[in-house]
Amino acid sequence: MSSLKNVADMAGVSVATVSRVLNSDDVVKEDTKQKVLAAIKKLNYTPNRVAQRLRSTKTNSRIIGLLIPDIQNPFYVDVIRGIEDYAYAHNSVVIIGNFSQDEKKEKLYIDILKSESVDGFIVAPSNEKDVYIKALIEDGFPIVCIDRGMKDVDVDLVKVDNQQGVFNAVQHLIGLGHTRIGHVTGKPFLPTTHERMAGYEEAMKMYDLEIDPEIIVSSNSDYDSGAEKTAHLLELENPPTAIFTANNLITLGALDTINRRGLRIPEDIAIVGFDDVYWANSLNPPLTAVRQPGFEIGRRSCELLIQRINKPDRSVASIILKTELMIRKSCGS
Amino acid sequence: MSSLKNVADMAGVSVATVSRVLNSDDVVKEDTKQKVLAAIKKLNYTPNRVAQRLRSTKTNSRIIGLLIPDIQNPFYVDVIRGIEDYAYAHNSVVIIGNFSQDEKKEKLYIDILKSESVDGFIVAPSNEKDVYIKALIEDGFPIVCIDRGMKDVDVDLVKVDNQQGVFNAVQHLIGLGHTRIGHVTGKPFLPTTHERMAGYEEAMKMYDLEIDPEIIVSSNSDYDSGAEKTAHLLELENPPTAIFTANNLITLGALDTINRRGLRIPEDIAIVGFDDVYWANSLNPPLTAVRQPGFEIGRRSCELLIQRINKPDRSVASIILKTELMIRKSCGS
DNA sequence: TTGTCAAATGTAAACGATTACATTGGTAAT
DNA sequence: ATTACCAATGTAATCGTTTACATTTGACAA
Repeated sequence: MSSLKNVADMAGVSVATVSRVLNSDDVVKEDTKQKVLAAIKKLNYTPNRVAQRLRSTKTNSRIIGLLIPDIQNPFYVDVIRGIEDYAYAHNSVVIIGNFSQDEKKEKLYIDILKSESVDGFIVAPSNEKDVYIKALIEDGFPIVCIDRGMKDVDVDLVKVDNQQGVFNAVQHLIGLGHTRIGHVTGKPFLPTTHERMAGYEEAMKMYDLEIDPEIIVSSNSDYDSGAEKTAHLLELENPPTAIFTANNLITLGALDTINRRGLRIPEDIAIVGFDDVYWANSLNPPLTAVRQPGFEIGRRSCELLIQRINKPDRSVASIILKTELMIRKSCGS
Repeated sequence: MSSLKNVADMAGVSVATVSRVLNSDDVVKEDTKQKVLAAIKKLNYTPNRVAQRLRSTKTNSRIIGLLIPDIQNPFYVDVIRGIEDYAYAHNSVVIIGNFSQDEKKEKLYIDILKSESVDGFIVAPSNEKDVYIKALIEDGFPIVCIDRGMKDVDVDLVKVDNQQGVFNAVQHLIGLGHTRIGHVTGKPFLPTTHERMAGYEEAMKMYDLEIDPEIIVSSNSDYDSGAEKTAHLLELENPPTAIFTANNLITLGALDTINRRGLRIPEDIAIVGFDDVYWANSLNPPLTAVRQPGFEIGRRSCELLIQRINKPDRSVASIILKTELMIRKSCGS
């Protein structure tokens, strides 16, 4: 790989001049500029980003660190695509650290990304007082949180109106005549879990329906526990006629359980899930779900981050996006 | 962030000594070593990876470049997880370039990753004579291909026995009494498409069944074209009684079409797909599918790559993993 | 005492870029 | 002719490491 020096030698100028041409510093005379450009082309030169980064903290590294709790979750895949799309359009690269809900791994990735001099981080904190993220913020790194915010810390945030989304879903169920509606919640300590719970309660209260703790079960936010908790609901003496599942993995687990038992959807049991997936139409029956605009969340968070990188002291922003209830067939019609 | 110099000053030694302690060069006297370690701890020092990388091409950067055609495809998500898992266990980080089948984007990512001095690449080439990848190989970069190999170039490869996998699936269908079996293939120029086609033909021939070109339709390997081509098959005068779909996106599209038309699976139409997905059990009926061990493919490819990085001239290896037919309910029983 | 050797540590160049500052050469004003 | 100034380019320090080579120190033998 050729270096600045090689180009400079070939063009018969100094490295400074070559650098100036590259950074389109217009003090360079037109014909030297042409000589340099010719040399660059001939040598097939591309700047070494590692050296660029080492040189100055003033110049951006054009690298964005991304900390994702679970890359297997299709919601995050959408988010990643959105981030990557925006980053690509702004000449930046994304390094993904998938920490699989593992705090040790999260910490390691933070350290690595820091020492790679990333310009900033996009993070879905593993809980609202995540100490590592907090430290990062206090150290002054540009940070944008997605999906969930942080307690006691001001930080840019892009998320969805969870409460409203769940409210709509439960209201839809109620409109279809359901009165006994189960809820498989996510992990207890996640802010999203509380917000979604609030949406559920809001809808139930508004229509004067009983909120029966027996049919509100808390899961571990994953497939297996979604399957298990749904089984629990179905085995109750007085089971719900409809279930709201608080994320896509839980929903999938629930569907597995329902199918295994040969129950018909929606006749025997209706279901609405949080998180839409692009293959919701391929399910039988097609799944009614609360759509989070994952791609959009990704794009906006990346936009926010790049803004902050360029202007570290702009005031903190929160972007709350709307969900959309995708009505298909799993609740009846 | 503190630097080597800071540590050296605090410990009252030179930077070289600190560096030696860090790289566990055992010439350092025990008590100076302790002093240095204490200073490192006190300053919360971590080495700057950018500087480390710049310094020497001899030392590894511990960064692996990953070029993925489509991060939305769950198969690749599994592969990524496998790669990341192995890399993490070997102190390496993965930079993912998701080029979305876009050659321009692919090229850009290659350039960026090169200039980030990655140690090597794991790639699913966009076609078997992908010129950029070829150039990379000829430049002597450590490279491992996944899913598909390269024409006329020797390169490490981890893939699956596609022909065998499809053979098993089609044989299964035949065993269930199907004789008119449709095939929605992937993109024409992909090696996997040809291998899967060969498996189909092998099975049909072995059981003396007619290979009717009318029911072999070639898709664009994605959801929409899977849906569309399946519709085409179903509308034929003499439609197939079973369909083999050549990857998970095609399968999903096919299911969408089938459900939309109110056809029952497997009574009206049977289906087996290539690529299993973790939620195949949540489908109704649960999907029979050819399982590729994506995670394993990821792990093995990363292993191969790290081997090659450490020993650039070891001979070229091909790892062909077995598929597994996951028999569920979508073909009848 | 002096010389030799090995162990421990230090010095400084290098990696490839950016950039403040210095230098050069030319033009125009006095 | 001298001065001043500007435009164009060059020089060299710098970022944080690694590492070849140099230096220091102390022990031991002659």
